[in-house]
Amino acid sequence: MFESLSQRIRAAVDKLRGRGRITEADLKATLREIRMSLLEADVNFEVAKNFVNKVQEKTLGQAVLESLTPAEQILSVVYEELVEMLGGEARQPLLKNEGNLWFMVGLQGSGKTTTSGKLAHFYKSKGRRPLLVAADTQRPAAREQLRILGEKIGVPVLEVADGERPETTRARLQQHLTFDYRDLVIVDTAGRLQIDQALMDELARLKQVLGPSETLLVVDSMTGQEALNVSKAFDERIGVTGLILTKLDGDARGGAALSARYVTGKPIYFAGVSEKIEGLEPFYPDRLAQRILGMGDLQTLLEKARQAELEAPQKDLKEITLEDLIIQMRQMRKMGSFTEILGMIPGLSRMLPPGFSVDEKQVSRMEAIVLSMTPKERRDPRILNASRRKRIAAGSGTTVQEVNRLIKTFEDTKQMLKTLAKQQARGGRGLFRR
RNA sequence: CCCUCGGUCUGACGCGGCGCACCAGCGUGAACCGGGUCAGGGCCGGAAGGCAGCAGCCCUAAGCGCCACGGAGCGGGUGCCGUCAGGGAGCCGGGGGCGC
Repeated sequence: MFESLSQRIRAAVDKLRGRGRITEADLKATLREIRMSLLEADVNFEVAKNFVNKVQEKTLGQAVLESLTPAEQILSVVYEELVEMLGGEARQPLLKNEGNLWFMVGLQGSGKTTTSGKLAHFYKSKGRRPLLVAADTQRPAAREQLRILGEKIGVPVLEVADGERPETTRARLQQHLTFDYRDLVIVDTAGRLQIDQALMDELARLKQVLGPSETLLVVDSMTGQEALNVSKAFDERIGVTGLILTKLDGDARGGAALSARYVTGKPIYFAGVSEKIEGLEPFYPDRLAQRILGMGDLQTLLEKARQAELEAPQKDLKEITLEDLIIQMRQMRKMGSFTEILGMIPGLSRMLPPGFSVDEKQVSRMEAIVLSMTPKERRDPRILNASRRKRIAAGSGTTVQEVNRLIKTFEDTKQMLKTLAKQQARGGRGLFRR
């Protein structure tokens, strides 16, 4: 998800790279590109327009910083706005010490039931005592699904009966809680393929009777603009306090996911990323933004660079070696960007589209290349002549071309770090503020 | 003045000292074109399994360095060292003879 959007935005900004000054016309052209790519990714028209306007406003109003190239400056604004669009700070649902009652609402097929299970599992692993309530009064199959899920994760499930009245449900819930104490009740409500009045009425009534502390709307990232209308409808009719995006690991363009927060004005709490029960993560706007802009890896690198500077101030940034690069890659693979998080979930790698696993493999191969070098070569890649490269390629099971590419990457990264460090040193408005 | 012995002098050898550094000793020492083990990565295979192999580590070669106790050897403006040999003149010392 987000690959093509990511590529297009970067391409647009890259065009400005290397220019000392840019005119307002240049800026507008770039912004148009960005807007196009947003729209193409199925981002809501209004959201895209607004986004671009804000970027333009901010960029024009900004003093020209001599330490930043125009491209960098724009990228930095785009990043900030992107984070903003996704909700700014990461948010979590309100969780009291006891008596939490959460509503899960959404269309059928959005992954509502699965997500309810994931949530229960997530909080159970954090020491909570969740209870699942299968509240679909019309479809026994839906209740069945939740019950199986609950068994799997060891969380009790309270099932409503067909056509049960909300008042009855409330009574049964209270009864259950008296002999089995639970501090978090997750109510998996009924879903329909389309929004209909009857469904809404039923939900509203249930809500009124149970009085949930949070109402979480489950949104399928794969559905397009339609998802937004649904969101709005739900919010208007029954009131929503937060969003959960599901199927973020899917292959869709992701525009709806990006727009959801803005259109509904509700925070995104979680993101679901696999069919596995563990596949639920708190949602971090900044991380996703970084990933979209393809700079998730730079942050850790920069931190490392800064740290190295503190430890040995006289040591130049040039001293960063290939070994550091590999360490970074390993960390990246472990925890850095979204891709890696997905990769960590057992069994998930098989389900990922090929693009993901190639990345993974690529890193191992690059690592193998560096591992085939002598310590001297790692310290100073400049000594790598043709015969050495040939040896390394043969020894690591790669090709000379790959070795060359790695060296190039390394040089580029080194260069980039120097630039970034310079910005930081001057207190300029950096890309990374955390 | 004569005779004589020895030293000074020369040579060889021995011993010692100093220097050199051959062996030994120690250290270092091969990107690949040495050996072992071969992480990672690769190759063959449907699989079971194989295979090649870089880095590292271990070992080793030439090379480089240290050392000068040990073994072998070479060198000298080397020693109030030893033995043998040579020794014309001079010089120094001892003994004997003759003359005044």
